[in-house]
Amino acid sequence: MLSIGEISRRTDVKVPTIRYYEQIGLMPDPGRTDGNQRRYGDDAVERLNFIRHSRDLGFSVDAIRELIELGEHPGRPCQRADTIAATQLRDVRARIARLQSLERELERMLAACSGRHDIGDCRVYAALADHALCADDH
Amino acid sequence: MLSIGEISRRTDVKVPTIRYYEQIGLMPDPGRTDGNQRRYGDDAVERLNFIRHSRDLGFSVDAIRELIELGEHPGRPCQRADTIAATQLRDVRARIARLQSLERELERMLAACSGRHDIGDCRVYAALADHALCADDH
DNA sequence: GCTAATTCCTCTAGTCACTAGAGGTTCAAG
DNA sequence: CTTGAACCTCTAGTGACTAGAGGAATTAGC
Repeated sequence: MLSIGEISRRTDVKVPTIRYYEQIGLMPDPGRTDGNQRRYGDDAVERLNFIRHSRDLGFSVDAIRELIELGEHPGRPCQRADTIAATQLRDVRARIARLQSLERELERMLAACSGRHDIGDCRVYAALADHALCADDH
Repeated sequence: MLSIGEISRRTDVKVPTIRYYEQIGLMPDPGRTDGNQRRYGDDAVERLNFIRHSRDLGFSVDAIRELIELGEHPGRPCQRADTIAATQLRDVRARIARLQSLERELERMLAACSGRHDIGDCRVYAALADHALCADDH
């Protein structure tokens, strides 16, 4: 059985975060010692790895909760899991598109400014003050 | 002079958000009517537009605070404004790179799963459970 | 001038996913 | 048996808002 510090090291999830996951019901109540300290088994390590990896891929806690719930019924079809992942992919792509539009705008702003004149004449500043100067419709 | 609702409509910043900006010192205290309602002038419209556009481009409130401060001294060199924008651009690019790595991983997961089998055999599920199955080092 | 509808006011609390810190207890090594 | 690290709970803070309660001011129409 592992202490919370031990499982933290093995899964690379910080101790307060593990307690937080327990509090919001993402991790089950582990057993405790007589002195009230948490003790984890191998299933907890597995589950925490699943959570961490899903979070790394940007899934929300709610999505992860649903995925775990699905995983607890191995006979069911996996279409819902598929849908959740596909939604996540769409979301990631949308965020990329938006950020690329910002990237272009910032590049344009910076290209127009040498950094060597006064704020009063600064292209960066002017571009921020007036959306009409923008190329993209971000 | 504009009411808060009026300036909200003109700048596309929601009423509670304007009050919030005032509270954190991003917008100055506007004048009030005898009945204690806020009244804004044209300079407030300009400033709010500046804030909104900067936020749209992903600048933090702290960065915007600094940009406004700079803008209040038109004779000063604009190098700092340049640096803030450049930092923002670097940050945007880093986020794009990270999201693209997630995009590839999600694509891989989904390509391996038809959505027509059981959770027990689901590639999406297996990929989430085991980071070792990942191509990218996200 | 009166009424009704709309807009405004302040204040508190909630969002998401943690993170930090205080103040106290338990564990493991020597 | 002592020491020091790791553990416990609880509260509050982060960023940038958003929602809602309960009440006051303004505006339009008559």
